Amino acid sequence: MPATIKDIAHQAGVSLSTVSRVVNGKALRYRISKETEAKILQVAKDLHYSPNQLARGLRLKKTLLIGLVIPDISNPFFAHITKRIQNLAHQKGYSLIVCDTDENLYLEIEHIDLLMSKGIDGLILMPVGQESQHLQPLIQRTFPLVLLDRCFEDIDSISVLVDDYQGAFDAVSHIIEMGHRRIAIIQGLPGTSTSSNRLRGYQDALLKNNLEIDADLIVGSDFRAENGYIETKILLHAPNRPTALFTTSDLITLGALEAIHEEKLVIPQDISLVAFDDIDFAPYLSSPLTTVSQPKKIMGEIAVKMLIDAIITHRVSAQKIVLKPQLIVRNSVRRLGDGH
Amino acid sequence: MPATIKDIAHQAGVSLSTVSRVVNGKALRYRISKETEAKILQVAKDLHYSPNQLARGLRLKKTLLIGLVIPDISNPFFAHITKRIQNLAHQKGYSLIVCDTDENLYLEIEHIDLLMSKGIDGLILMPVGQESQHLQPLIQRTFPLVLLDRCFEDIDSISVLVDDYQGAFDAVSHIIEMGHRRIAIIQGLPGTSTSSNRLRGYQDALLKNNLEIDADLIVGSDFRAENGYIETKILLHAPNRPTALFTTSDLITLGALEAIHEEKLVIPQDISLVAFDDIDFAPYLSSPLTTVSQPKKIMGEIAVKMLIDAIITHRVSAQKIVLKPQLIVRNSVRRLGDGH
DNA sequence: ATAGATTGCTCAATCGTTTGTTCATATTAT
DNA sequence: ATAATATGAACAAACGATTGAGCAATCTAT
Repeated sequence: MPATIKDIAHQAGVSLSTVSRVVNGKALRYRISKETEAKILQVAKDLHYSPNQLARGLRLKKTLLIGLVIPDISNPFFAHITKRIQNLAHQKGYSLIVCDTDENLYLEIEHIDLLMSKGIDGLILMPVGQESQHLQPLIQRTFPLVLLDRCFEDIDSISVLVDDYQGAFDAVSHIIEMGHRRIAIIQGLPGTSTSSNRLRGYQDALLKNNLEIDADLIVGSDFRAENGYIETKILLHAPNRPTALFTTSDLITLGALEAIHEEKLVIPQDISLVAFDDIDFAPYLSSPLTTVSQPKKIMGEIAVKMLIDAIITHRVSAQKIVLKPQLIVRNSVRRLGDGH
Repeated sequence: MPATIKDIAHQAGVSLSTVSRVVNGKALRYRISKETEAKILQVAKDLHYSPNQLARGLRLKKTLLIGLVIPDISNPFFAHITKRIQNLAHQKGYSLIVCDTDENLYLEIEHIDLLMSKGIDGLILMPVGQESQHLQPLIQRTFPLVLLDRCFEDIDSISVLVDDYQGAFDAVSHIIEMGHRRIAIIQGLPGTSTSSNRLRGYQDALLKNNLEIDADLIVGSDFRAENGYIETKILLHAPNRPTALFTTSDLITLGALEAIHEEKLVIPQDISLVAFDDIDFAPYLSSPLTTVSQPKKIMGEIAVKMLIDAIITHRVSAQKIVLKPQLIVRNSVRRLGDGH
């Protein structure tokens, strides 16, 4: 078992408080003599002393722990964000408790409660997004909270977001410019800010180009690969098959690719595809994917900075920071003749 | 601020100990009357009581926290393992502190120290792998530790591994069967168990087929994408260019793909490729990748189970659990005529 | 020489829980 | 009626660290 401050005090023949002050670098402020300080430091080193963070956290009411609640860490988009967050957090002295909700609201609530009882100093939350009731208590306590990627209308917190509307608008506009008229969108979880903004972007791009919105081409119910697979399967067998697909997450894209592959169709010859979330392998797919790329690292970085600032100042000033996505045109959209 | 046991005691008009016993479900054992119990439970609910885990951990000397130290969480292989680990850990009541070492030994050491001072109950470590000195103290204390994916000769701990030798042997044997003679391997970090076992598998497959080992075809120095890119670039420009590449991690594969793509070469016509770590997108690459697939979920699952068992029994019986990888043949290796 | 300031450190309370021990009161037995 | 037992709950120490207040001993000033 690790050495405690008591062990050091004993061995150095001083009191607990003196040891505490020395190991916390407050020797000067509390007028501890150089000799005593040196001795204590030596003993501490000999005993491999490392402060018990539980005791410290209990006393100081801060743990240098921050919670990260994330819908799916095996999703490369989230994995990259997580990496940057953990990186920067560690640099700033904080450790990360990571919780994966699997896009499940109840798990999200459970995880948040658990994190709070562990005494986290702050929370970065990428919410499932359908419900925000459970966040009210945090907001009221002005607990340091940063919402990332998805936000809520009715929650006044720090939010770091991507302009999903613009991303979708650009993507669909590009598809239209390439001559497509029947464009399907495979949505993620309806009701979440990301989904509804992407849907609005899709719709507005159609309207602006005088194309009508066909409800049959608006499908999808969640962000999982299965959703992408199922909806693509159905779309590809529809009587009036769309010529292009807009998949709104990388997992949906994965499922869509599987379905397209199974149907022995080739991108972009047989079906065009534009995806959201730029995955590392996008350039090397059988047809390099045209995608909307999100600034993952920046998102993580800003989230951590905002959070730690809120923790330190203990002022939470609600604000939405919106980052711009970027359309990366590769080769997954076929150019159709105007007559088509 | 959250309600404490004291608040409940006050409001219910009982002592702290009684509240503690009730909320811990020990009412019966300590003969607390039904009425008192009911009252306390009610007050606890009203106040949204949740035990302070710091205080609890301090007193009980356990935190229900486990550490996960991982080389690169944005690597899909590790991300999938992490997901399974966090999942199962949570099911069993443990939370995960995740630390990313970026394949850096010094960061690894730093993270482990930090985790220990946070009072984690156990540690799952996917080590950088070159050094094991820093683990000796843990082993000596019989601290619950599980080594995952990479192990050490000189460390007697619980290890959950994949038979890297067999995986590499199968992969290279397959390439040879397809008629290739000049096969390059791009290694990860030399000296790590995964790298050296994969290299041995590669060499033995060659030897068994009476092919000589060409030192020029054994390249690579770490698991990053840049390594894959650089080594592939060089190999493709070598005077006697190999006809096939064996990339030993998914990030290396990513880099190799980038280089091949840049050189405007096509897989498998111009160059053949077999990869380690089966990534989700492997089937949808311009040529579906033949890869050695590792049982990621199983690895995570076993690691957690072994760890929690060690934590609970507080017995650490060193053992190596080795899982079988599987060669998945797709279409990234060209069949060469025997004359070639 | 004595009051006052300075130096160098210790005391003791506190953070929120847990748990062995103790102590009234109520119940039963004799 | 009194001793013995059972019942229901409170007391207090402990986990390891932090920190305001306190207290000798030494030094400075008059």
